[in-house]
Amino acid sequence: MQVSFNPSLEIDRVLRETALSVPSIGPDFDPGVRPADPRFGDFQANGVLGYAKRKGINPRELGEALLHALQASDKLDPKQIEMTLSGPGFLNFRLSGEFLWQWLLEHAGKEDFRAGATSLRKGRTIVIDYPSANTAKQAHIGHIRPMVIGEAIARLLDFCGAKTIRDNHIGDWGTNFGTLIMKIKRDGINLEQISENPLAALDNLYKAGSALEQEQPELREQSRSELVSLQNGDPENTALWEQIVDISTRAFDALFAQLGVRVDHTLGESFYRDKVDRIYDELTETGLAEESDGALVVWHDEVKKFSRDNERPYPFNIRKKDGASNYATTDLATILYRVEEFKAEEVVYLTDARQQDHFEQLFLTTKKWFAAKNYPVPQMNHVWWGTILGPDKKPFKTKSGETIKLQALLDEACQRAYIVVTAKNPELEEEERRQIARTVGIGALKYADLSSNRTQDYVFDWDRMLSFEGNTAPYLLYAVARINSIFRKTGIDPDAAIEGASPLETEAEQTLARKLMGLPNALELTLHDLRPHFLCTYLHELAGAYSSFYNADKVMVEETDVRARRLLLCARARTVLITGLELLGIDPLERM
RNA sequence: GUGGGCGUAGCUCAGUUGGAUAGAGCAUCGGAUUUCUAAUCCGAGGGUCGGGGGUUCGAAUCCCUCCGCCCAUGCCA
Repeated sequence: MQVSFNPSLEIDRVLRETALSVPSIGPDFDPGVRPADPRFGDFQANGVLGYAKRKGINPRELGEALLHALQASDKLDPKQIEMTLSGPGFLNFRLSGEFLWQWLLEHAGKEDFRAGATSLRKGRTIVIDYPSANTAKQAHIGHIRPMVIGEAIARLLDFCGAKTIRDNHIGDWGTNFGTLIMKIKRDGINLEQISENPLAALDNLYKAGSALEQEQPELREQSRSELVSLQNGDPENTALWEQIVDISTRAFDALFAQLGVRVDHTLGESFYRDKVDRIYDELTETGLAEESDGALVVWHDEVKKFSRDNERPYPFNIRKKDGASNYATTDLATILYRVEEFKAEEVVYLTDARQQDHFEQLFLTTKKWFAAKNYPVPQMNHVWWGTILGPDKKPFKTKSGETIKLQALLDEACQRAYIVVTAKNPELEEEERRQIARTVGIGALKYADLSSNRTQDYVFDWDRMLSFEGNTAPYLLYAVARINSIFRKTGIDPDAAIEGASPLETEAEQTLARKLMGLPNALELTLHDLRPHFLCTYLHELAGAYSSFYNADKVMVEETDVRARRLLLCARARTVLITGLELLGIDPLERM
């Protein structure tokens, strides 16, 4: 018997083929195969109902015709896949225990899952635009989302066969440098002598500089001229700028290391400063851009909001009236670079919800521009998310109303986790407890960010995310640790082949086995919308199925065949949980 | 005003082209532990899916309308 990584695709394919032989069904038939409620089977095909409705035929009769054709075709072995028609026209498919078992045998290790998933995005070159931090400012709680969601999505795309390029598009050429340089020069500060937290010092200098500009507006002119001379290549200002960027880079690298974020390229706005003239030229030459109020803008008349006769004009402004570029300009230059240099077939942007209009305009403009110039148009995708809220349902702040620094957040997560770990497992060495606490704390923080639908705001709650109950990282990590414990005690390598197992028997075994086979669907859902919470939900259900199994059926029993079978289930659960956690950017633990 | 998101159990959230009796976790209540990590498991109660109307075999999901919350609304990113 042959089983595929995702049996529902196989069923879908067979249904489409078979449908061609049914007179009342045309080639536009979509079987609509999906996982079913366990009461009805493993998979169900709902497409018959919708199709019958559109064609004005009786759905039950259509279902019967399709089912008969299916049974006659011999394409699905009825001993392995039981097919039934029920209700108004649902087609239900239940896999045999033998089929399930075969699936478990053929999908043993992480590489088998990867091999199954790799067809989903095989060889596709995808640039991921993240985490796109700003220079000269300390990271705060808001920056955790691009790092965590971006990393998870990048790992998922990697796993599914894409050739990913993680491009950190930093804001290192903005107007804030004028103010910062003005303030640094005014105070005669030597950046090399700033000690402990240089980025915090820069942050404060900028704030002080801005405040000063408020008091003495004439200083704004000075800041502007510092910026102009920086942009004209003045050696002194360039040296200062390099120091500032360097300080920022170091600070962010430290955060990336703690959060497991990997960056392939850091090509910020400064990198594109000599590439913007081409943007102005090409967009003007193709007739897309025109002057408006002294600025160079692109209108999109087919979209009401961006059309020139909208009651509130909202064009895509690509050059300010003072002649300077802005983020629209650099984003256009950037996408061109990614297509020309990286051969990007797809670009995924990760930002918060507030930038939706910008990306809609960017995508519209890029499509028209590339079409006019005959450049390959990449698929463009804006992955956006909501706000992290505090208990008061307002953006999460400290008690005194200040923005929470990202480093402080990470430290608190580890501290809180350490207290919990120490309470639960005091006999471990302190160093190991510290290490476990780091994994649990950071993992809990990440999981909280990933487990709810990203397009919604979510309420931040320390106690909930660090709880060992519910849909949390500790619950998943604990499930893995318990499995590890079994293998440690028996001295068996969880990755080694397990021989002599007898087929599945108990209800808990079968439920767990079915849940294990749900991985392909979870991956596809996650990939389709680039929403990691689908994977989280699946992993939580899997860990739950494992825990139920663990409580119901003892693994280390005398009968060697039963023991082997249950060990195999443990090994598979472990592999899937570990694989899933790693895709989310969470490090599994040997014990906790 | 326009556009986007949202409103589902006391709380936090799921809910895959419209599908079968709307789910989970927490909290509450009742059980299970000479245990392979009980940091767990099993069970119970809890809902006019914001209100109203419509489309149809079928609506949390689609359409209309109203109410409420968050966000965006040309030269910051």
